[in-house]
Amino acid sequence: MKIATFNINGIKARLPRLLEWLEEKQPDIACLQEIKTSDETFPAAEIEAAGYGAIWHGQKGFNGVAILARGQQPIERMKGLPDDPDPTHSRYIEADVGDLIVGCIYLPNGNPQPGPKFDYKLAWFDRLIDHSATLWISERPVILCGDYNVIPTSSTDDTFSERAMANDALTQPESRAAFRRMCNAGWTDALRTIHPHGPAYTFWDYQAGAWQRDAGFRIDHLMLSPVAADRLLDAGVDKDTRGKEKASDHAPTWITLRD
DNA sequence: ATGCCATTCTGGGAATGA
Repeated sequence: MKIATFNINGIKARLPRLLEWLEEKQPDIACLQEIKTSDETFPAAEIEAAGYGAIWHGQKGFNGVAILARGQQPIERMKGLPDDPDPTHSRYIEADVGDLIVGCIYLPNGNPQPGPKFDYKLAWFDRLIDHSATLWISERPVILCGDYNVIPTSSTDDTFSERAMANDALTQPESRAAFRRMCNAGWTDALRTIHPHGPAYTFWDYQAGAWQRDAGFRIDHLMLSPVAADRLLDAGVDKDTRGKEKASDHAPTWITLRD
């Protein structure tokens, strides 16, 4: 089965692109971030017509996350993280889908840094790691995927230019340390496990011809618990989706798991 | 240091993003 994460950057502006992508790639589960719409205006009917059950945690104008499942209804486990430092942000939703636990993450960007937004990012990541530990002990297959807003390493495999990103919240030592804490706790970075070497970008800015120059970086991650990692078959990035008209600035990133 | 480009809500331009 195929599980994808896709920062859609506005589900209303991007709905035709989303429906095309679902039809073309047929993910069994799709985690969406930055839907940028309220609960009331989520396009549930169109998504249902495409053959997907859905749950969502919306917010007017900003943020917002959703979990879609082909031919079935995700069973909501929670919206928001426990003890979220600012519960007004809709950045986390978690569901049971079949035997899987799926957490859909939109981690705060954190710019500018230093400052309160960066502090909020780090606090949010700490909360996520705390929560991930409670999922870990379930010994179930868990996928914590989404836009982590962290470029894990300084390698050109993860960013086109460490220098250009040097002052960005995405590359700060504290951001990377939090990501490493998650890895060191035993969570598997699926894309890098399948593709240990070479660029694996998932985001290209709209500005300054970043897409045309392949000036991207890797910030969308699928982190797997041991039982899920044991079933990992493949992973990749739907780069072609980023190249379409009216594309999101992120590309869908996916894994396949043995059933 | 800022704009670059884009989305949202709104009906001009701010807020946000990464």
